[in-house]
Amino acid sequence: MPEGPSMVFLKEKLSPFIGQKVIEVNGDSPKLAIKKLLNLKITDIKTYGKEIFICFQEISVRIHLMLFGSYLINSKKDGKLKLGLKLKEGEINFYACNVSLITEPLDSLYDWSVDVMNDKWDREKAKNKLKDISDSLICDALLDQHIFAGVGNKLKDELLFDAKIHPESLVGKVPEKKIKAIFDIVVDKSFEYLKWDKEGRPDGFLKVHKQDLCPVHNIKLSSKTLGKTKRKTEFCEICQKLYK
DNA sequence: TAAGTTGTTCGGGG
DNA sequence: CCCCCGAACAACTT
Repeated sequence: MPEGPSMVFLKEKLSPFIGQKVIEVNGDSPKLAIKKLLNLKITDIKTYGKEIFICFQEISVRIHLMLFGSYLINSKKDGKLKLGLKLKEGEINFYACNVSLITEPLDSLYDWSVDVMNDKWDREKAKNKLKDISDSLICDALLDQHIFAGVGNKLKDELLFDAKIHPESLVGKVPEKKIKAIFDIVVDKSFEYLKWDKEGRPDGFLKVHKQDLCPVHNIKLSSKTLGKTKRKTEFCEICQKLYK
């Protein structure tokens, strides 16, 4: 579930609960005092990259699904329930994820313009941050949540393939024109991912990630663990140009 | 079956 | 104080 588009999808699914009051709280997060959510009314649902927030008047619940987290709406399953909210009309259950409570205003903690799926996504800001890490590999840069909040390993592979950039390219050596192309593709890919997710085939948009053959050349794709992030990366040696 | 994975946080060492 | 690294955690698939 965990890349940004999946969280935007979840936000859409949770939006009908806005305005409803919590009538029961469950979950294995005693230290978090989640019980204090009882009787509070959901005021908003927000996302920031791979994080989702269920907002109340003076408190927000931050949920990050990490690698293995999951959720069920209006149903439940066996497993580590971290947070379960029963509302007037339905219930929301989160499993195996990070749950925390935030009492500060979210606007003071989060810069929404870093989220690639947010209307306020700021390319200039991203461009300047890339200048600070010109020695990094582009595959690492794309996974940097302080620059491209929401991009995960699947999007990373797909973005680089579409942009025709080799994952081991150095940020500072990638032509500015190509960087601009990445910015367009980041947004397009994210929303394409969202579209496929809504159709029930979240992996439908994948061309190279976890694939065998290059869709253009029909040759074997390369698969390497790269960069300081040490994430598996699939790419085509022919399609994707190395800038270094 | 054991290995791999859509991700992040923590502590220690340099 | 920063960066880097490895460990830890989690649930499901192949």
